[in-house]
Parts: sequence; C-alpha cells; structure tokens
Amino acid sequence: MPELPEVETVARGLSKKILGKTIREVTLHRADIRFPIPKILPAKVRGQKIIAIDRLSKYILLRLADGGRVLIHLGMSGRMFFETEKTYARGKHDHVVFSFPKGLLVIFNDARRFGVIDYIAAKTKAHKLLDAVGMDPFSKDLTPQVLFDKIRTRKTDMKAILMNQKIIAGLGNIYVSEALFRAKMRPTRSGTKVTLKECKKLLSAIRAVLTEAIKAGGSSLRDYVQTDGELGYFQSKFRVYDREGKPCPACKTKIERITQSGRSTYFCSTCQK
DNA sequence: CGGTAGACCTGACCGC
DNA sequence: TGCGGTCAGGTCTACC
Repeated sequence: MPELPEVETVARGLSKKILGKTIREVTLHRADIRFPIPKILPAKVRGQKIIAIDRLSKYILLRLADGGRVLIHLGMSGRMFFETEKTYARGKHDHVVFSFPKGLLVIFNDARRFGVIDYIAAKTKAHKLLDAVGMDPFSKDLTPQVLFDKIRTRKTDMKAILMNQKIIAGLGNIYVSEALFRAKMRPTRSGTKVTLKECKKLLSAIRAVLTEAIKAGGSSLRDYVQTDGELGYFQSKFRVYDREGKPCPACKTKIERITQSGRSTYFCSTCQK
C-alpha cells in the first residue's frame, strides 16, 4: 500500500487515538511476516506509554516511555486500523493486535506479509533497516545542490534513482512517476545527464506532489484505508500513474507505460524530456 | 562501491 | 466454475 504520504496518513491517524495511551497488550497471531516478529515484543511493550509516534521514510516508530521503540513498515499491502474489542472479528490477515484501555484495538493487517514489525530496545542505536534510510524529501539539508551531487554520478535511470531509498527516502512507484511528470523529466534519463537547474525543479516537484498527497489522505488503490476506515483520495489527482493510453493533462498526448526494474512507469513522451 | 535480476507472498482480474 | 497468466503501493539478497 504505502509510500510516504500513506504512511504519514497512518501515523497521524494513530497519533490522534493512541498517542499518550498505555499499551495493555500485544497479541501476535503469526510468528513472522517478512521477518520474525520478536517473541519478546509483547512483554517488552506491555504497560508502556506511547510518548511519540514518528514517521521515518516509510517506517512508523512508536516511541515508548522507557526508551524502547516499536518499528512498523507496511510493505505493499499492510494496513493499520482501529477496532473495538466488543465487536472485533479477526480478519484473515490480521497478524498483530495492539490493545489499549476502554477496549480500543489497533490492528496490523498485511495480506502479502512484506511488512515489518520489530522491537528496538532503549539503548540500541543502530538498526539495519533504519540505517538504509536516506534523506527525508522535506529535510532542509536536502538542497538542489545536494540532490544534484547524489544524482550526477549515477549512470542508472531517474526512475531507479528516485526509487532508491538511500538517495531520497519515501518515494515509491506512484510518486516517482508523478514527480518526474511534474518536473518534465523522462524516467529513462540517466542521472549523469541531469543538470543542477533540473534538480531544483525536481525537488520542488517531489515536495509538491507529496504535500498534496498528504493533504488528500494519501492514495487509495486496492486495499489502502486510513486508520479510521476512510479512503484517501489522491488517486483521483494522478496525472500519469495508472493512466496508460489516457490523455496527458497538459498536452493530451497518450500516456505511455513502460517497465523499469520490473515495475511499471508512466510518463508523457511529449512533456517529459 | 554501483547496477540489476530474483526472491519473498496473497489476491484480484482477465481470457479461455 | 476453474485454471493459468499477469499485475499490484516494497525492498532485501545475491550476483556481476
């Protein structure tokens, strides 16, 4: 499901209802999803108050009062939503259930099981997955010059560069196509052929599309819902993604779909150079 | 190190 | 109704 805007939407939804609350219990209905879920997690977080809920790239971090953290990644099909203890009927892919006072439940559901749930103890600083996270697109330290320096030496195409989480963290298949369209840049272009001026435009495009998508509550395709069950609506604002054969919103040329690194890319061959 | 294919998993959809 | 093929919002690992 999720790229940065969807994860941000989930993190905000969780904050509204469980920030400052104490975890009563965590139930693991599976021993592993993409990786094993630590068996000790329930014992470690039981009775812990959630003092912060952060998003780092596409990860959600529940910060606990004792300094421990719960790391969550939604993979391709992961969802988190609220239920009430009295009426809850466990769904097929409900793998983890967090219980809070007054019968409030937070369900982690993930059909494809590409998601991750891990526990990071208080004194642990490094984490393999978090160490692979690059700069946040909204970071003040990410200037056009910094982006240019990261891109200019890369021989691979812009699609792969923007999908690389170590370069910029948070974009995925939808928002890479959308950002490149807004920047008028061909997804097939080599990083070595991008100018500083274009990086400035690209960075603005990335920030604009992500900001608009967050405002819309993310994009709901097949199985994404917000924590409260509402649908995000940014999918109705896609300019190229999933619009093969449809007219470009700027020039009416038919949108093309190509495959890059085994994933679909959508672009306008007239607008994007 | 950079680049790329393959792997992991379930479900929805399409054509026969 | 079933069956096979394709595709899906991610990213880690192995290999060149």
